Amino acid sequence: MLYQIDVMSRVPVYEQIIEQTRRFILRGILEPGDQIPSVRSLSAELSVNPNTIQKALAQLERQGLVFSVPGKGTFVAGKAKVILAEQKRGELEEIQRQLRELIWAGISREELLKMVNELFDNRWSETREDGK
Amino acid sequence: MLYQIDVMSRVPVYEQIIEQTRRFILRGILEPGDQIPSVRSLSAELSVNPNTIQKALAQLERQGLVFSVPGKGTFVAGKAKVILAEQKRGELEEIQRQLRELIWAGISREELLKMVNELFDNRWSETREDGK
DNA sequence: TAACTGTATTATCACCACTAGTACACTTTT
DNA sequence: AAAAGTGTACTAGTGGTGATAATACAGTTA
Repeated sequence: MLYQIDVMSRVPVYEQIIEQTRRFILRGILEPGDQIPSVRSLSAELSVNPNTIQKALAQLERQGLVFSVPGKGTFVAGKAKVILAEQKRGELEEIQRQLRELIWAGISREELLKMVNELFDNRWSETREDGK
Repeated sequence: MLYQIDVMSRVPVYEQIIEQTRRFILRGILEPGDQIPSVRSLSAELSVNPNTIQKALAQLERQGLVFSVPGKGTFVAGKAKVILAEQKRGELEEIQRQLRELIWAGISREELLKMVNELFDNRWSETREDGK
């Protein structure tokens, strides 16, 4: 199963769906034109109410990341990747804010630069969420 | 007034108080031993219910950042800065996650490294929240 | 026709941030 | 001693919202 939600999380289920979909598109796991799992199938496999799924998809459509065709399904939009890249750029300020805090907390310039470089070098290795 | 809250924000008022207090301590605006504005004064100046203020201070005390003396007031703990630095280190993974997303969005290694260096160089210039 | 798709509606529940009001005990100031 | 300020505790109520439940309608596909 592609999607995975954590019911214990404080972040709303519908936001988790949005977040994961965005990540799938950004990483090319979901390509433009690809069909997103249907409302009912997602609802069943995630044990989540259909309304919750629909809420997430509706929001994704408002952002232009997907488009829905009644009777057919919901698909990844062609400009999805571009839109996502732009949005990430918009989050730059927030990331800078966090890095500033980290600097105030005493991290060294060398350590931070090294971290960034390593992130680039390991760009293609998948992120593992487990602890093993 | 030191503190400032945004009632329109989606982030809870008591979390804003916590967040700002942490920032004040981290940046040395509030030093160990300094007294934090009283529950009632904060309540009055921020137009916020005393319970909301107390909720924030109680949580800060649980984290060991402040300590309260009934009848006297609430003060910044001696080890506050150390605790804060440790906590910030703990947030490293989250920051890395965001930087990874940024890389996936197409930011170049040079641009990111340049940004980090500039953050260090401008470390002492105050952050302005206004748009002027 | 049957089984799938998205979409819409209404009602209900639960949690939580927040407010309101009151009260108690302690410390400092006058 | 009195007053004013401090932290702390308790109960009650309100509003927003995330989530569920149960239907229903319309379009598409096998």
